[in-house]
Amino acid sequence: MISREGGIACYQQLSGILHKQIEEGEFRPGKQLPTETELSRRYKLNRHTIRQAIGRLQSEGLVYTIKGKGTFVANSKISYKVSRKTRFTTSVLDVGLSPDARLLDSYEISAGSELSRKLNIKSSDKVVVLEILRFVNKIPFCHTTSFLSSDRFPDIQAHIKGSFSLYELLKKHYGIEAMRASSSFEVSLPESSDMDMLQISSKVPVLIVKSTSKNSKGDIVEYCITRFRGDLCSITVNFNGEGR
Amino acid sequence: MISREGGIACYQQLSGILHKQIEEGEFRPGKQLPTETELSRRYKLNRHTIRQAIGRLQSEGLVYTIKGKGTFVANSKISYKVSRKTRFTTSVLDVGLSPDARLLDSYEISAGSELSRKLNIKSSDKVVVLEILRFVNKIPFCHTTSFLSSDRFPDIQAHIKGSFSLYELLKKHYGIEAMRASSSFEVSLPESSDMDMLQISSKVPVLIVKSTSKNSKGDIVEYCITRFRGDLCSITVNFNGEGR
DNA sequence: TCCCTTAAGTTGTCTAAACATCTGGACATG
DNA sequence: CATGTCCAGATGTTTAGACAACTTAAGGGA
Repeated sequence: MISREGGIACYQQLSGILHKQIEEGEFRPGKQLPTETELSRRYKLNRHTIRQAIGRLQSEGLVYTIKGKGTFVANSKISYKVSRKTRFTTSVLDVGLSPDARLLDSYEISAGSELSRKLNIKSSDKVVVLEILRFVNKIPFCHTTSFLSSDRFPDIQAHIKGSFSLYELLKKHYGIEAMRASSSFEVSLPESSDMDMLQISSKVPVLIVKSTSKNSKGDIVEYCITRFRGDLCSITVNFNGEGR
Repeated sequence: MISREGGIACYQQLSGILHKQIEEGEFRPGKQLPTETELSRRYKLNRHTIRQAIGRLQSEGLVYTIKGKGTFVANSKISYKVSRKTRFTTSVLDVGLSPDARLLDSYEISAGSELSRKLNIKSSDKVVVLEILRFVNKIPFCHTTSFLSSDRFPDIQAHIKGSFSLYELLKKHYGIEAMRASSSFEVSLPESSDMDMLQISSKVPVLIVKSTSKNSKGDIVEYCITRFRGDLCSITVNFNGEGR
């Protein structure tokens, strides 16, 4: 089964084999893979080598492991849509899943050079920071850090408590309809805070989306950084203005 | 330096330390990190543990390693822009870098169920597949697989040879102006073909963008899958129709 | 001078072994 | 019946050592 001559590393061969078996439905979503010791026996490889192979499958989002229990086949990715107008709550409801959110923290800081550029304000101006953890079907899905000018949104910290959606809040209390102006996409491995909040291992990449929103006149309303679980989502962007 | 009691794994502590040192400019881009054996001595950790820490930095795109030479600090990410109208060549020129492309392969297949849905054609229809490798400053940057209906673009395989940009070709030969309609973003670890073509190790994630382009009447022109080096790029999407 | 060999240094892969930490069930105790 | 304890089995981390593959530079022979 595993060739030692081909010049291809054993762990790469094994992860390829398991990848194929999962793809072909040999192991169904939710089902447990053979244990590391079992795979070690079956393929005549050291457990350490087995772990390298499984580590790759984890990073690909194909499987997840629970310490003390085992390794399981993951479900397929959630297709998450973004456009100028769509937001988290509507996007998740659209695909028939149940969204939820929790405000982790809110505080005020001085803008500094980078944020002042992003928000187009003075670097001495105050900025409200909102940290929100969002769930899909009770599973942590993404973590958003929002930055808004304190001057333009006075008392927003008081209003946000108990509110579901930040965008509804902006609309109702301040009469502003925020629309996504640009988003940048990056990839990284999780920092330890990501691992805690999103409940993932160090091998699952995170998709980092940095977005700027503007109001109808073109003024910058919000800058936010969202970190998605890479194993759970595929993000779709629609380029036709109205979006869906 | 490294605590054995805190409950935080040594390799995580070390990757945190190195991450900070790089961020603070202790190691400049392009400069070599201490060798694994040197770090092993310095932090009193096994070389295997050192490698786990460096593996994380690789996945974060902070460093890259060359077998037999060493580990080096990576340059900052290229900001790659996409919108309805921007394309690879213009986007790279915009940031002052030099783009290049090479046609790896072109062939014809039957659409099948998935492609027929993506291109809105019959599943028995023929589809032209173009595989293109793109470079920035001579460095492999992304790999694109394009699918186009053979019926709508006869002889495209003959025309593509020697042509720089697929989109100019569509415009000149077929009078069609292709515009990006939607793109989806996913994360994964590289397959072995990615590792070969993009010249990356197994620890560097790839950013997978699947795009559909339409003509001015709204007919689907092209479906393509592009796999970017996650350590090299951040992709920015502009939601205002005209884009830049 | 030019080319080849050699050796040292570096990263890549694999094995072996030990201990830590977590899960789940069996079992004893109240 | 409820609870706590213990143990087997699973994954997580770390160490030690070996060899392979690659890079670079030094040295030797034509």
